[in-house]
Amino acid sequence: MVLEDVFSDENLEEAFESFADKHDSHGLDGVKLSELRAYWETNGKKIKESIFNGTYKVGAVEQRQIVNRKGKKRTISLMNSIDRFIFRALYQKMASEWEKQFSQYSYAYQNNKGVLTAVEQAAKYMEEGKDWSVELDIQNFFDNINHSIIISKLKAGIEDVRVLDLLIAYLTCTLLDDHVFHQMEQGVLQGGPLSPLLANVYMNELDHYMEKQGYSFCRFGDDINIYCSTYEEATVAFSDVTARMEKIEQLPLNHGKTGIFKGINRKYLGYRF
DNA sequence: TCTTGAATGAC
RNA sequence: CUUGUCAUUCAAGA
Repeated sequence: MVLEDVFSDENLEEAFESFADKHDSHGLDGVKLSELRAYWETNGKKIKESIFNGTYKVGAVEQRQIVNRKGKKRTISLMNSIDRFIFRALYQKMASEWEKQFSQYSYAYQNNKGVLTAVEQAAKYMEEGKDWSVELDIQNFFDNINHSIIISKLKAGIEDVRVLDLLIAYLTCTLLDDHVFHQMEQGVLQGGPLSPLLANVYMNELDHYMEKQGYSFCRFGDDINIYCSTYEEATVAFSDVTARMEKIEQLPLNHGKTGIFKGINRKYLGYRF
């Protein structure tokens, strides 16, 4: 994939259409999503030029805490509409390229996959008698993604340095935090268009490692379950994967929610077995 | 047989 | 000026 592909007419059209169903909000730049098409017609050429010659600057991002329907606190990121658009376009191209390389046992944030397919696979493992579950929970997954590690993973799969630079601009964008600007040095934006994909890219190596080891696992974002036939087998998988997670991927585990359990009657992704 | 919108669910 | 990627369900319309 090259940068030109991101800005092809077809891909930009797809990006416009993806906003059609969304809440018609103003971005931080004051541009409404419904105005984006017109905005791009007048300013797109210049913006595109600045991206291609490397002078494009991602606008500051404001993070806000919200309470969702169920009363849970969440952080969201508000950005310029034009940046949302650019990174949406980049997401589309990145996704079609990377998803081919993802493990079949990675279920989150991809077309035609989801909670149900993950739970079905988990149920299949259990029916095979693998009813010991190693449950791994990563602490603040998105926030703890290490930039130099993800950049090196991205580098391995991206030939166009201009694309890589755009991704680095996304990762290291400026946050506006209570009237103070500071640069992101760790983690991916909560609620950012590329973040779910980048999270999967980050875990891709570990997925394939687990496949190579012959583990029966399901991963949904930061939620990883490995199903084993015996407790002994589970302890081996547990120490193998936790060590790798913390040392190689530099991801802290939530030890309170991480452990080995008898699979029956456990809840996974909202379903109880 | 196709479309669109709303509500819910996971992370 | 309530974000993101998905999934499911229902309803309505032509």
